[in-house]
Amino acid sequence: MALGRPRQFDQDKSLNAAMLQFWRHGYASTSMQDLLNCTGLSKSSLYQSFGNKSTLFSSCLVHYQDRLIADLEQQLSSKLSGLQFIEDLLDAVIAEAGSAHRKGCLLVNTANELAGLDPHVAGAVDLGFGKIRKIIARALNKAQQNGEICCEIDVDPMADFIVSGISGLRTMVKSGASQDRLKRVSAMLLNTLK
Amino acid sequence: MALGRPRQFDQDKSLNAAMLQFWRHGYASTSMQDLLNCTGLSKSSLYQSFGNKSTLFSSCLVHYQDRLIADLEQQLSSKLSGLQFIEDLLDAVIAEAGSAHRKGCLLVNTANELAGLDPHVAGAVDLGFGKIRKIIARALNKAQQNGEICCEIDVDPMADFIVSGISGLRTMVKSGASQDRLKRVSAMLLNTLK
DNA sequence: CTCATTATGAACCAATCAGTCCATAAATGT
DNA sequence: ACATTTATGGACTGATTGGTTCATAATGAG
Repeated sequence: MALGRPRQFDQDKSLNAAMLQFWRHGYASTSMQDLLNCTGLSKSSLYQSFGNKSTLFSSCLVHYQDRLIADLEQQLSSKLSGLQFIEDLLDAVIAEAGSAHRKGCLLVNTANELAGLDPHVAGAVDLGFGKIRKIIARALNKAQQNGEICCEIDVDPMADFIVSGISGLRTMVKSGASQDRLKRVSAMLLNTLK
Repeated sequence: MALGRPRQFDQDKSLNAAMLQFWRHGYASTSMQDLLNCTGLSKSSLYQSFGNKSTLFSSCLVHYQDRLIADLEQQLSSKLSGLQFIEDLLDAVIAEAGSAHRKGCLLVNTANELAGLDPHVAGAVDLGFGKIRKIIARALNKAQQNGEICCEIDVDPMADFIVSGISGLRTMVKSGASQDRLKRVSAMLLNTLK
């Protein structure tokens, strides 16, 4: 097989670059020209490989999810403490505060920008959130087994609560909240686990 | 004074219409044409009365805040129970789930779409959130005086926590979460007040 | 070598973008 | 009635929008 001239660019790198652009600027305010610039591709190569703007965006969203989930799973399995995993998650969100370009989380950004209007996007976002919830539920289970958190907590609803809490923290970060305020809220979030 | 031809449209109604448009579709994906259509104004009238797109958006953001704050203050003062005020707040967020066009909250939307990139917008959003926090703090105080919630709660951080929690709920709503899940998260949020 | 297939770049498209300008209409204070 | 001031609609701008088309280049299979 493998007929014809082979692709002269790294498809994965291009997807990464496009993802980063959408991540920073959102869907509506990144133009195709922006995507051409950041990927370095020519117009026809981009359209041929990734389809139109909205198709490319969907691919980026999936790509983002896959990377994120893989990273979270690796982190969770590398840590003995389920509670520590969650604490680190919150700390990572807070660490972004103060930086000039706070890009946040592509899933949260997309939920707020597009999911209210486009059911297809809403579905993709909800799928991603669902996977994250599952991982957090696993972390909560681990924490319960270790006796790090209250054993009476209902894990699945609590995972939902944590994801929602992180989303809230993220919009605080975007609006420029100080690290002190973020830490206080984060601590209160963790306190519900005791 | 009052020279020249008087304005032939209700400036407040136009601002309201523009605000609604930004509220529904965000900043980047509403065009000047959209704003002309929804206000019914001519181009020159719109530019003369409200300046350019970003100026108009800022005005809409302030207008939104003013309306929201006024409404919240009226609600708070009309209710005997501070806890009930907060419960109603959460219920109102949940009530939007399931509707086709979930426009959410303009402040939360703007925080996520623009505040990470534009410091001026971030400031305006943070100002709005600050006012909301103050009102919620007042509600918490009232609830403490009534013995409705734990008297040992530190009010200001808790107000921050509630606002953050509402933002989290809002992105859940946008991503299409079911009312059941939302109610569970809301209940857990309220449970931190006990 | 040749043919089939794919990648690529450049030209091109109509539509829309935000924004300006100006001639005209309308109202008020004098 | 008149002059001044403002409101308004429409024409117009150059730039950018997302997207297509096509001729050409490059490659692997036979």
